[in-house]
Amino acid sequence: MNKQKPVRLRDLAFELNLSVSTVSRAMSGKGRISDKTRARVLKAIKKSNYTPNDVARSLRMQNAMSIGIIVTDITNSFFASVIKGAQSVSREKGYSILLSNSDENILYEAEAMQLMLEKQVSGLILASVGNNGPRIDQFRSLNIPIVFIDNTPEPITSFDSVSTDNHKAAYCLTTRLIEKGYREIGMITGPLNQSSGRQRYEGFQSAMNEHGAPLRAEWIREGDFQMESGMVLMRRILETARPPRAVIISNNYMTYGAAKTIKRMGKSIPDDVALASFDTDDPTSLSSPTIASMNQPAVEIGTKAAEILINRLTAKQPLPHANLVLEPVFTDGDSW
Amino acid sequence: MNKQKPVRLRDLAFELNLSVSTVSRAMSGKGRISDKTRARVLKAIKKSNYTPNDVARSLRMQNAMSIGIIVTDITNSFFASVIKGAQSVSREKGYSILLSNSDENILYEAEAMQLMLEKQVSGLILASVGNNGPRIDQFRSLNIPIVFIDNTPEPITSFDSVSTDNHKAAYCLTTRLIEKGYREIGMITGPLNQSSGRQRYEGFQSAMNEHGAPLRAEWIREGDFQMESGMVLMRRILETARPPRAVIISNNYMTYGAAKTIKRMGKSIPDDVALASFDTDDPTSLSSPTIASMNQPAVEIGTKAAEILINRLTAKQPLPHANLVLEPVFTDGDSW
DNA sequence: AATGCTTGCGCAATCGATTCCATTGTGATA
DNA sequence: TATCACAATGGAATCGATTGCGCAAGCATT
Repeated sequence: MNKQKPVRLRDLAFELNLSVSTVSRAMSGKGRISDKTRARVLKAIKKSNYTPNDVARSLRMQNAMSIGIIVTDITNSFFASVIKGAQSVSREKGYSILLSNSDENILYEAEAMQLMLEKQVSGLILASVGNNGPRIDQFRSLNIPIVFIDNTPEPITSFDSVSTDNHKAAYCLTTRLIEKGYREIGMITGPLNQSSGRQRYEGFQSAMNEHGAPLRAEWIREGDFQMESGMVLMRRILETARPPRAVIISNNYMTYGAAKTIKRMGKSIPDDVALASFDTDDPTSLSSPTIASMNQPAVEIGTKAAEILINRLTAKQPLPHANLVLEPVFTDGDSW
Repeated sequence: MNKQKPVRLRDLAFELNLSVSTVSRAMSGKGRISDKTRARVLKAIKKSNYTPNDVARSLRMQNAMSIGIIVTDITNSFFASVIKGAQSVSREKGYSILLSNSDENILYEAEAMQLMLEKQVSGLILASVGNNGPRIDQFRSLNIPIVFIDNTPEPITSFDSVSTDNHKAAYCLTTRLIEKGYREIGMITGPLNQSSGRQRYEGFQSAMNEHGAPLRAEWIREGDFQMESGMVLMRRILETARPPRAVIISNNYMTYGAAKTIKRMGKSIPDDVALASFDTDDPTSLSSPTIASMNQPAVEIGTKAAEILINRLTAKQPLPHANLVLEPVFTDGDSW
């Protein structure tokens, strides 16, 4: 009904005939205080529904105990899992999560980073769209650590990162395809100015070259990691005079789009064209065919990123930069 | 390299030979200030990489301009979409998002609510697991608005909510099944102590009764909205002496589990058993068969929840409680 | 009994931005 | 030129919690 003023330390102190500082010490357990008054205070707090004002505490402590997370799209199950992982570690260690979606928009990303600065986050976990140099420098100069995930800036100079061995993942996937007898293989890559996109493309190239398989330009298209581009580019590839027998697709969304297009064109996977992908593993999926895929350990990326971040935040002395590269996890499928 | 102290208003003021208050006024545009000094200040700020300290501002303003969101599972695409919707509205209106995952755990949920209180969120969007009375009362007494989503507390006394017409959704889904000729229909319900679970069950009952279709106890099982329970309960249902010809399943995860079980038992959807579900609509899905489903407009739930919340936060006079009930969206499929 | 040490607690500064109030300064009008 | 009105700016309190410092009381040691 009527707005009730929140209880402050001052109110408790008044009620107990104590000073604010004593009540504060009773709560925190720091500083000198007798067991008797401590008990008295704690008892009073119990039934007073006192809620500490963390904003005030943050200001005084110069530490908001919060971690910013910026991802490009929270509805992408990969990022959702990353966030879940990061959240569980953060909770344990007493950090809260400030979330922002950049919608793959570099302007929104910059805005979000600015917000994180203003909110005085202790650290940032960032899945960056592209290069966002000036803003990143600001974090560096304020000594606010960033852990990059998914896309890592290159060269990885002075930041932490958690990523997957994308080169290896693509290399293995391609090699398996070749071992299965496919030689005419195309690829829908991600943006080549993003590390994940380029590394996967390079892994593909390596494997193809090593096995003497042909790299044909019209079988290779650069997408943008969105479903739309998977649909469009797969159609283009299949409409070439002599389409490839298999296509590697650089992420989950483009694969979904590509598979839809293939079905819509009345063709079959893998009889007309085989597919291999990244990050399509999903225990809940009823996908048919199931897609052979190299998957990033998403939850682990989240937990590791949070651990590295918090580790740095609580370290006494400067720490070397951690650039963790996790192994991709293969899941087989009927798509090849 | 070396930690750099952040620039404060005080530093700017000193540099410009002005008082802190003047600089503050220049930034906010409020209060009396000459255009000349205002311009001078703004110019200085431009090249000073000054970042306002929002923690201090929040303390002074008694308003953190942030919205808490607590969901049971961020990797559930339904909740991910809700968050995305809420985030986009919040960004527009200048609110930031504090996120917490409760992992379907009522203790974590309580913890998260406590966190939100301490962080002084302006309002809360809550997908609650169960009844969490005392904590909710605390929000009420502090006049911090809550918008419930997904599960609404009953009776909806003094809070806002955004939900879907679950009864109607289940009723329609059942009616369609019956119209397709199915009469022996089972159901895997959600927890009946949650509003969404119960309402869907009741809608099912209504339709069945109205059409004189048999309600048989062994065809109806109460699940917990997790994939596991979908798997287990579907097996139980199919192993009854005389299994139903169709089963309605109360949410997406249980449907995925159930479908897997059916496939694993070597049976076919819909020939051996037809399925109808909730919230399985997903434009990226390669599911086969596609599942006929009544879907909550997840993104809209998020945007509406945020709008209602912010509306209340910025309203001059007290507002009546908004209990928005959105229409479910039907997507047809091959599962029946 | 005087000195010194320890313990328990209060006072007051502090974190950075906002805002009310007071002060100074400028220009206009009689 | 004296007075008034108002605009521009500075000073200081404030938001709520933390913490260094100092004071006073208690205890022990000589």
